[in-house]
Formats: sequence, C-alpha cells, structure tokens
Amino acid sequence: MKRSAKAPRGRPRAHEGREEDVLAVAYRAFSERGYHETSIEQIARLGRIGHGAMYRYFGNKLDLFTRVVERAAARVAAIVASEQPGDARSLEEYEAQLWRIGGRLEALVDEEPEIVRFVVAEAQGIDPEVDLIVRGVMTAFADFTAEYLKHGKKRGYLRADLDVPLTARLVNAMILEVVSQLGAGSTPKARQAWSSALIRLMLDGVRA
Amino acid sequence: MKRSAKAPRGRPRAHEGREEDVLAVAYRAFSERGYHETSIEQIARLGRIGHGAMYRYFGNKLDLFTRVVERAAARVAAIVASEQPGDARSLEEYEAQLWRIGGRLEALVDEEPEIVRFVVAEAQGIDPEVDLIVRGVMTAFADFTAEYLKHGKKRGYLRADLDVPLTARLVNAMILEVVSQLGAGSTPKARQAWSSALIRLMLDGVRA
Amino acid sequence: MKRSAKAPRGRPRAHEGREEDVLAVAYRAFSERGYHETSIEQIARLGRIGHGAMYRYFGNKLDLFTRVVERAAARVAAIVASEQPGDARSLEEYEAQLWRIGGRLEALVDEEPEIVRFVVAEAQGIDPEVDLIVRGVMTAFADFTAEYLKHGKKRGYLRADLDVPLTARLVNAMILEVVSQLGAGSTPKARQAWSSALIRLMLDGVRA
Amino acid sequence: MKRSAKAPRGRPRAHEGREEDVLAVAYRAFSERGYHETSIEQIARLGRIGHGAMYRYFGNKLDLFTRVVERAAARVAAIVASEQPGDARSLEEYEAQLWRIGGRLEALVDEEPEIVRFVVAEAQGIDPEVDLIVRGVMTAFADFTAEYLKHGKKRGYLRADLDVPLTARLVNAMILEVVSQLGAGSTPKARQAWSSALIRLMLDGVRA
DNA sequence: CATGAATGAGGATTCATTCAT
DNA sequence: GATGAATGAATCCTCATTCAT
Repeated sequence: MKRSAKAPRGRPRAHEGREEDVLAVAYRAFSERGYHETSIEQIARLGRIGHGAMYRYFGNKLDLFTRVVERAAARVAAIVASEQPGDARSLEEYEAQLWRIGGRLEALVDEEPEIVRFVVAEAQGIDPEVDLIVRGVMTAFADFTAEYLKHGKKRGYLRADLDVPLTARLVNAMILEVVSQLGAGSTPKARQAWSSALIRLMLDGVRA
Repeated sequence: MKRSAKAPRGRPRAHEGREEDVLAVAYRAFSERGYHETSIEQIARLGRIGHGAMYRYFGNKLDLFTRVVERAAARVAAIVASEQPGDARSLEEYEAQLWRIGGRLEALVDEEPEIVRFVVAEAQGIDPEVDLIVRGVMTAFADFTAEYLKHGKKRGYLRADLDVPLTARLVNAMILEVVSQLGAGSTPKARQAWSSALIRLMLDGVRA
Repeated sequence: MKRSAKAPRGRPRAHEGREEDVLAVAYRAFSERGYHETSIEQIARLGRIGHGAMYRYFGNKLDLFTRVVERAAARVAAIVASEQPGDARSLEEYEAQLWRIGGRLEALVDEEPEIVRFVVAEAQGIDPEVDLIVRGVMTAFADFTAEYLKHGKKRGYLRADLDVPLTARLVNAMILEVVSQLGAGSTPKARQAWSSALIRLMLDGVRA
Repeated sequence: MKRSAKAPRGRPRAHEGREEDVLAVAYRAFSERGYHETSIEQIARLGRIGHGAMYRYFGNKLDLFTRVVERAAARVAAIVASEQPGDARSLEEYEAQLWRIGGRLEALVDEEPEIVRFVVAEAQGIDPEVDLIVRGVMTAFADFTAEYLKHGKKRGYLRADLDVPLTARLVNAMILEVVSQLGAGSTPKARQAWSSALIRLMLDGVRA
C-alpha cells in the first residue's frame, strides 16, 4: 500500500522507515475519520504492525496525533516559506510570487486534498498542545504574508495606509478558503477562476 | 427532523424553559470541550438535572448536539439576514450596511465569543446531518453576500468584471476570520481596526 | 380498544374495571414481547392511564406480572376442572369427556392463541413466586388427569398396572403439545387430526 | 454465523480453552438466572477474565448466548442421533433402542440437569436467530422420531394407521417431559419408573 | 523488540420507581 | 386520586494502555 517509500537517505535506523509509514497511514486515517473515530488498532492494522508496537514508536495516541499534525503543518508551512518576501520589486513581481505560491499549494492539494482542512479544522480542539502547533503554523503564515505586505508598502507598490498584520490575516483567510474549496477533483479552469478572483480582490477590491 | 413542529408560543410549559436552559449549558460544554470530550452526564450536572432526564428532552446525545448546532447556526444566520441586499443605492449605503452587520456580529460575539468557531469548526465532522446544517448556514451566508455583490454590480457601484459567487466566498472567509479573531475580551479599538481593515481591503484592495 | 368490558357484575368499585382492562392489555403485551421487553410505560399507554397510576394498582412490575400470570393460569385451570373425573363409567364415556375438554381448550386457544405458551414457557424463570404459580397449575392439571386415570383403573376400563401419577404427567405433556401446536389459524381438519392422534396414542399406543 | 469455520484441531491455541471455559460458565449463569438477569460482567467474573475480554471472544452478549444455545442444542441433538432409525427389525429391537437413548439422556441430565429446560424454554423468545436454532433442534428431533415410526410401520411392528408426524411430536413431548422431571437428584428407581411409564404408554396406551 | 490477549475506566442509554403538582 | 417529569441504578460496549510470551 505504499511500502516502497523506505527512507533511502539519512541513516536508516530500521525504525525510521516504519515510523514514517505509520505516520502516513495515521494521517490518512485521522483525516478521513477524525481523531476520536480512529482507533490505535485501526492505524496499526493499516500500518501492518501490532498495535502494541505503536506505544514503542509514539508513546500514546495523542503523541501520535501530535506528530501527524506536525508533519502536515510542516508540509504546508514549507510552501509558504518557499519564496523570499523581499524579492519583489514591483507589484508585477509580487503578483508573480503569489501565482507561484498558488501553484505549489495546488500541487500539495493534488497530492493530499484534505491536508489544509485537516490542519485548520480537524486538528483543532483535540488538545491544547496540538492547538498550539496549529496556531504556530497560522501565525507563521500570517507573519510571512505580513512581510510581503510590509515590503510592498516600503517599496511603494502597496497602499501606504495598509494595516499590515490585520490585512495579512485577512489575505490568509482567503487563501485558505481557496485551498479548501479546491478539493482533489477540481478542474484547471476552476483553479484559474479561484486564483484570479482572489488576486484581483486582494489587489483592487470590489469598487468599480 | 421531527422537533421542528413546536407549538409557537402557547402556554410556556415548564418543559420549554428547562430545555432552553439545557441547550444553553450544552452549547457551553460542547463549545469548550468538543463533542467527544463532553459527556451527557457532565451536561446534565451543569443543567442541574439527572442525566436520565436528558433523554426525555433530546432522545440521544447526537440529537442534543444537533439541536445545539441548529440553535447556534440560527443565531448567526439571523444576523446575516438582518439587512436587505437590495437596499443599498450607492457604495456609501452599502458600506453603511456592512458596518451595521459588523456591529451586530460584534454584539453576538460579545455574548457568545466562541459561537462562530463552534459552528464553523467544532460542529463539523461529527455527523452527516449536522454537517448538512453547517453547510446550509455557510451556503446561505455565501448566497447572501453574493446578492449584495450582484446588486452592486447592477447598480454600477461595484466592478463589472466581478466573479460574484467566488468573491462572495472570499469575502465571507474574511468576515469569519474577523469574527474569529474578535474573542470576548477584544477592545473597541481592536474591533474598529479589524472592521476597517476588512472593509478597506474588500473595497479597494491592497494596491497603492 | 376493548373498553366495553366494564365489569357489569359484583360491586363496581371504579377501580376494578380499570384494573381488569390493564391486566388484559398487560397480558397481551407480556405475551407478545416477554417480561423484560415490555415496559410499565408501554402497558400504561395501552391501558390509557398514566404510568404513575400503575403503582397504585399493582405495586410494582413484578406484582403486575404475577397478577397477569395468575389470571391466565386460572383460565386454563378452569377448563380442566370443568369435568368430573368420576363421571365416566366406561372407556367410551371417558373418551367423550376427553373430547369435551379438547373442545373447550380449542375455544380458549381461539380467543387467546398464546395463552398456553405464555403460562408454560414465557412465565417461567422470571421469579420464584411466579414459578410457584405455574408449577401449581401444572400440578393441579396433573392431579386432575391422575384422578381420571385412577377412576378408570378402578372401574376396570384402564390398565391395572398403570403408574397413575407418572402417566398423568405424560398425558398432560401431550395435551400441552397439541394445544401449543394449534395456534390461532389452525384449520378444523388439523385440530381433528391432532386430537385423534393424541387420543389414539393415549388409548392404544403405537403397537401394531 | 461466521464462527463456524474453526480450525478442526490444529495446535490448541490458549484461546480455545478459555473460550470453552467461558461458554461453560455462561451456560451455568444463563441457565440459572436467565438471559436478562445475567450480565456480561457476572459471567466474566465467573470465568475469571475481565469483561472486556468477553467482547474479544464473542462480539456481544447475544452472540455469546447464541453460542451457548448452539452448544447445548448440539449436545442434546447428538444423543438423539446416536441410533439408526432403520436398525430395528422388531418391536423388541425398537424398544431396546428406546432404552439405550433413554440411558444416554439420563447420563446427560446427570451432568447438566437443566440442559433440556434451558434449550426448550429458557432459550426461546430472546432473539429470532436463537429461536431458529431451537426450532431446528426440535424439528430434527421430531424428524428423527418420525423416522423410527415410519420404519416400524413399514416393518409391520407398528400400527398401520399411525399418523407419523403428529405422533412423533407427541412422543417427543413425552420424552422432554420425562427428561425435565429427571432433575439431578433423581434416584435410579425413579428413572426406571419414568422410563417404564413412558415406553409402556407409548407402546400400549392406557386401555385395559 | 514485536505481538496481541487482557484489562478496566469511561460513557451512552434504559427503565422501574418516586413524588410534586 | 391521577399524572408524567425526574431520578439514578444498572448494564452493554469501546478502546487506550499494559504486559506476559
């Protein structure tokens, strides 16, 4: 079921491949059925190990879930961090960056359609520590967007009266909405439409 | 599903007060701890009734939760529906409507700080029927916003090339973000800032 | 649903009619669903009284059941006691008595098809006291049959070496089997066949 | 329903012994107190295992009960099937068979005094599937007896006008009565008396 | 180290019984 | 007296976690 991805790099301590496999199936399971509807035994069965061994790898169920959330959060965060906020010298260059980020998010959603919903919605409310992780991702995301906005303001291609931190949150909210709407089976046309609507609204607003 | 046909307001049977009380404490409990972490017995204790009586009022735990979500969703939906999309004759009047809706949402959040997060995040993934209710609220919300945009487009005070349904979703996403950020203890100043940032971004975008 | 049978004889103490009604519906309910599957509230609803009142009439659930069993047992016992064991002077007269009893049992089963199964099977194993009642009926039945046999032995139309008490039990077992088999919808032909098989086996055995 | 396909007797997995033990104590408990009065926890305690383990072995309470009934029914059925209906060539040989079956039933009742009452009375009315099992045993029993009668009729040592199916039921009813009466503490003398009374009545009837 | 049998706390639900109105 | 709302004991069942093999 995907048993191929046996970590070919790093020092393969016999453990790690197994652990990664289990994290992958655990993500699937949690994402499909939710934390409480998913039992350790189910995950162990999917990962083809005894459920007793789970406690050697992950300590307990909540630890496992935390690891799964961290893993998913990291993948999302990596995309946001793939561009340098200070690179754009004009609104055009900024817009180009936005489109590149959008493309990478698309690719991620293609691979793991539910990952954003999982991090943003499913993972919340289970445990304070996990909430902290999620909040961390969201904050990092917002900070990143804020950097873009601050830079654009300084360069002069964004409005001087922009409230940077708040606007950053608003922009992120829209980005997450788009990503949530673009489930697995979305057509390129729909993606184009969503991206356009977002970028246009963000840059020019609705005013005539 | 069968609880709807309730005598409009005949003589207020001691029942109804009790039921409403329980719904209120149940909302608190579910909202604070989540569906699975909240036991019927806890809620009964908070409502100062025996846990057996819960089953007289609500049939079972999921029914109770459904009722709680319906109640919360109705309160949120009522605010959105409090203005007429066709009333605004100019961008100024539209902006005034937005501020009025914002004010009412503020008042709701003052009373029930978590209500939006509860409906949007907590309530999802528990049960298909409940998901339907939530989706219904979200769709109604989007349709409503879309009406405003469509009207503004026709009147000429909004951009003619606006993609109405998609932009409506994006605007809603921002509104929900603002409401989520405005927890109980937010200062009037912060509220003012959020509302400004939202309305400004929505109307004019970020472009210089 | 049968509210007509309001005790027209005896002193009608307002209670008694109600009590009898409830006993009747309770018999139906217990007989159809069994003791444990039948709740006091169900019976009260069928009897059109509040379930609180049940405790005024019957003390508790087991008391009610006991009363129901007594009532059913009495109806069965009455039939057996309708003939005089000493009346038969010949095997022919005895056989005639058997046919008369059989006819009355048929009539009872027509009215209450499950009554024998209820007393013999359903009522047992619920409570020691109730078991005693049932055992009482069975013993009375056996004693009665034994009287017939003893009389026939003395008169000389039955085998002199008959073990009376044991044979009485065996004969009763066959009678109950026949009554159990003759559910409500049995044809006259089937009844005739069963009665014949029973009387023939009883009198002559299987030997060629 | 899915428990049947069990490895005939490979290596006896610690499991099976435990399962058999639990079935045995469960039989005792159900037989003494009835299905509804017996809790899973009681049985678990008697079997000296945690009540959680019960669900590993049996799925749920009804499954356990079904297994217990099957087990008891099989033991009873085995005895009936221990003789060949076509073996007897004369009434004497037939009578000898009857005595042999009687002896085996005696031995069973010695070991499990309540087993017949359990299968015939206790097990009924709990669940349709279980009822089917019981009915199956009863039918098999009747068919078996019918085979004997049919054979004897053909051989000429039984009455030619015998109604075979009905008489078979009647004979069985007597057999069950005898077995029910022969509780644990019955004397050999009593057993002899019951067997004699039964066989004599069956063969020759009561007529002088 | 891995396994999976066993444990038992925890929670939903039912229903006989009580009692204020 | 009657009613039915309320109580809470009792019970089935699940599943995270432990631990002997």
